[in-house]
Amino acid sequence: MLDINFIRENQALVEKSIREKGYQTDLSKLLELDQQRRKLLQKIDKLRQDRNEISAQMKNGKPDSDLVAKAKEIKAQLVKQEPALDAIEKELNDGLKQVPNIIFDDVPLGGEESNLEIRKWGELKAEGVDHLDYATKRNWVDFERGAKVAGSKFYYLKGELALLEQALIQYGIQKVMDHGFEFITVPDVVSTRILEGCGFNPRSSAQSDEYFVEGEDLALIATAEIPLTGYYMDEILNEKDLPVRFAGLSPCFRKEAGTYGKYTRGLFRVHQFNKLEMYVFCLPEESKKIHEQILEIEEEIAQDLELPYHIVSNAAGDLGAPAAKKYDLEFWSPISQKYRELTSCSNCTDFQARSLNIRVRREDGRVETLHTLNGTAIPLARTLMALIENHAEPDGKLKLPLVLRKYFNEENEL
RNA sequence: GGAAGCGUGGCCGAGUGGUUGAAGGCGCACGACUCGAAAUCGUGUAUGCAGCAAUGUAUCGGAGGUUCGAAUCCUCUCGCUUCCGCCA
Repeated sequence: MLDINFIRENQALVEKSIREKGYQTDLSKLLELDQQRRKLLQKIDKLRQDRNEISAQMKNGKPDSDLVAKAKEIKAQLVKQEPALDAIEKELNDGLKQVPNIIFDDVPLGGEESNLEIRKWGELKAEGVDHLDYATKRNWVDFERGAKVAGSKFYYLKGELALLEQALIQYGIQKVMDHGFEFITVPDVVSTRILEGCGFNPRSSAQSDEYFVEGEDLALIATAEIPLTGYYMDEILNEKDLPVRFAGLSPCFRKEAGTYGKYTRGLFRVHQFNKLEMYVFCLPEESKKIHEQILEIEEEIAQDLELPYHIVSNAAGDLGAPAAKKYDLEFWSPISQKYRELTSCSNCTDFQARSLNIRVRREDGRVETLHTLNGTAIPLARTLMALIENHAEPDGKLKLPLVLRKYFNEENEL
């Protein structure tokens, strides 16, 4: 969430971001609540001060009936005022959750169609295979039985494709470790405070994309980003320990509600997939630089996997609430003759960190909210899809990128 | 799932209901001493909120309650530990 003081002082900027991201939050109501809150808080603090002063006069164990009466009178007022303050604070807090992060100046305005191409790499093939037909024919994937067991958009990976996923994981872990990330595993469920603190929709929301555990305050994670963010919840880190770079591997569960009309074939959009995710906690002044570094790693991986791609800077309307800026790396899909999202990386600035109360103690002793960033290292299902589309012969073998051959006894194809 | 115990500052650890935001120790920072270091000594060392500031206020897992006053008493709740049960 954003800081109410920041909103008060940068109202125009916040309003612009609300508009461009397509939100409908009413700031004037929040600012009004904030004013009420401060006014009432001052009143209550004064009452408490009076009460404390009276109590101090009685600390010798000889209660004075006059003082007790006075204190009781103050208490009666407090009992009346305090719930009012609680109510205002709750309403204010709920309202603050509806305010998306501000967007950086260089974010293109408009919707998805306004995504700005930054650069591209690789030669675009004119023809490719359909990954679902190809993988099904080779008995590498079984969506039918996945549906039988868990419903549509669940699947089994089999044979060499299942092994290829493991090879990609091994390759990916080594790659991110080479770039200074610590590999960690995460809980695959999180409490709802973490989920909402990361800017995801709560259980009550119709737009929620998460699976919730019945009878528990838990949700299945949609990405390792969520438990990785929660790792430092309510903690103050030391400046000298930043940046902290984690790479988390986890299954990702998504209901994919509201994706009607979107491209959903095969492994592109499924309810469960594995993903290796990069995550960084850093000083505010470093986040822009680190965002570019994360993007470079994503490009390095795509190049290692010999997947043609382009990079787009996402338009404001295509950003989630927490992101101030986001890049997508889209691989070239020869079969559909267009680019499709493979990975992305977002600079969430202090948005998630404020909600989850993650701060840094600077060398000079100041305490401030830090910045967080996330980026996909390898989305397994989509990467398998991209590899087949780009490296398989229609009725032949799947050619392996150089970096994966060592996992298959130096075979150059599967 | 059942039973018992425990939850205090970065850590350890005190705390008869009233100068306790909290003793003491460790750690850390700065200073003194030293050619330098160790040791020693001195000083400092939680966070939120309101306020231009002085300052005020809140916080001892969390939420309620009793009281003029709660870290201290009561209720509920969460977490951890141990034992039992179950199970990979």
